Amino acid sequence: MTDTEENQNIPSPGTPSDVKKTEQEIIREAKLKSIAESGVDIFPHKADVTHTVYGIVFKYSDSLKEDLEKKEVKVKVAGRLLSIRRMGRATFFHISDSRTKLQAYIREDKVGKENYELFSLLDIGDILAVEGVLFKTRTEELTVLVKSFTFLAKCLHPLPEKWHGLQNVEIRYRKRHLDLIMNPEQADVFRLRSALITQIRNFFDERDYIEVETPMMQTLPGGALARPFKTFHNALGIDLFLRIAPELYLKRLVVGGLERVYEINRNFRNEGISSEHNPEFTMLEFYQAYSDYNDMMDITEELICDLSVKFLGKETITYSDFEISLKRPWKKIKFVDALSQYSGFAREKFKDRKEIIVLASELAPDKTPLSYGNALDVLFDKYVKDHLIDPTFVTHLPKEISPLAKASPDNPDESERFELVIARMEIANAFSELTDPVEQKKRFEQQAEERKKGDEESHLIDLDYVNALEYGLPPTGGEGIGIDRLVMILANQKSIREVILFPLLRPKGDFSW
RNA sequence: GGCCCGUUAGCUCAACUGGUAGAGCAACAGACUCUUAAUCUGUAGGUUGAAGGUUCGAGUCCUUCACGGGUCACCA
Repeated sequence: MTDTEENQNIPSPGTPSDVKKTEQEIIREAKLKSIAESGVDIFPHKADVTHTVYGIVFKYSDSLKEDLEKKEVKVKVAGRLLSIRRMGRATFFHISDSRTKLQAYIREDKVGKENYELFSLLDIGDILAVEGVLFKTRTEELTVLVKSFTFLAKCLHPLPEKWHGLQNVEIRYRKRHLDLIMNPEQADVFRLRSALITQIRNFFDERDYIEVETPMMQTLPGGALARPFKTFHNALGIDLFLRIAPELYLKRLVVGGLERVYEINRNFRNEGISSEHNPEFTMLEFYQAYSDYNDMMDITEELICDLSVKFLGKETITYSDFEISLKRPWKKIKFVDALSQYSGFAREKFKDRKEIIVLASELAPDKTPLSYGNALDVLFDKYVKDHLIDPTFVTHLPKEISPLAKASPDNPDESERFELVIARMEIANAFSELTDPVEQKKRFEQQAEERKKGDEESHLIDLDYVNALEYGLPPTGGEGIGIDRLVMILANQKSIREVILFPLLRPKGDFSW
């Protein structure tokens, strides 16, 4: 593909001016023009504020009315105008920082007729700074008595209605800025997400891990069983793949002597979109030399309990209709035992490869031909997953679907691997890393066989990785935790789109919605 | 991708078995100096997601399409 061809593929977006303006939008533009004509800079370069809205409310909302009057607290604070109550020559309004709102009171006799008229050109949604002193109204609401105000930005579109706000989920995702303006509780979800990620970094930093960044664009997508996105590098003339996992690079680092590494970054998988899946999602992966999958279970319990206690203040969380206890130790159950327990079939049945494949093929006819490992996976999802609400480590997954994990010493068909399930969702996946290069090569070759049979998600043979293993990977425990899903659990959000700021949606051709 | 549901004013929602598309908020004009879903009076605002079809007549019924939600399948 040439450079020109590549560029032709870039869609040209429409421009806002292509869209017919509504009456309200025309009126707002006219008001902005009037403001400009009165000599006000309509795109000022900065606002010297002394406080944030949140800061004022946090510090002064408990102050006594009399104390505030005595102290004469002067503030200059900026925010978005979210409600106005005009009463002739005086007006009450609230400004907001998407977290907190603060009332202000402007009177013609305090700011002068000219300024009061200028204020009347402001609409709900505009951004301004107010300067004045704090007081409390008759109803004890903390309020800024405005001495002067500064216009900072015009909102050229009407905001959604004040009682119900913005409900339309499609617009909420497509115009996240509007969602954040209108729904402070949604903004809180993203604040929590940020705080959780910061604490995760602290957690690993305290344990002598170092944070690293490995390639997002890989020549050979590996480290997971999934379909990749493909792209092209012009200068090198090669295909590149957006990574489906950082795993193989992180283990190369452990070979190199970085004994404890973690990475928090995006993975990309070219698969379905659902309330639990976004094509790009954030993954925490960490590797600890001289450890195994049992150590990973300990760390996982510790990490998630730490987050829950620090940010929710408890070890019991509410998710959807469930009360979920995070009290340690968490449940552990072997994959085959779980299958047997919830399906009612005897354990022995799951060793019969042919029968299992037939059974799973009936349940998932689209997927056939199934391998034995994939068939077990199908049965697990069918019979077991819906029962796992409290945190459960499902251990000893079939070796066949675990090409990067050590085999279990007491059963060569099983691996030293676990998946953590909470509220029916797979949250984490970990194993004792396979360190034997000869065995690893063999596993890759088996995966290649699966691929020949039509399993597009099989692992590709990565000889460069095998070569790295040949330099010696110490015994290592490794784990991936889906950050988006963890945030869903801790923030009690039912869709992954509620915890990803800009989830992928099919583009719409115009702005008129 | 399959199935089910949704799309009506800027927003949130109505409109019975097909019969003149409505309300609240927002907007506009006016009154109002402690309001907070401010209040009071008045005004304007619509190609009912798109295109076809059935019908004397379609927001409503049928077909196709677009976008979204739920669910199943794949996946973390």
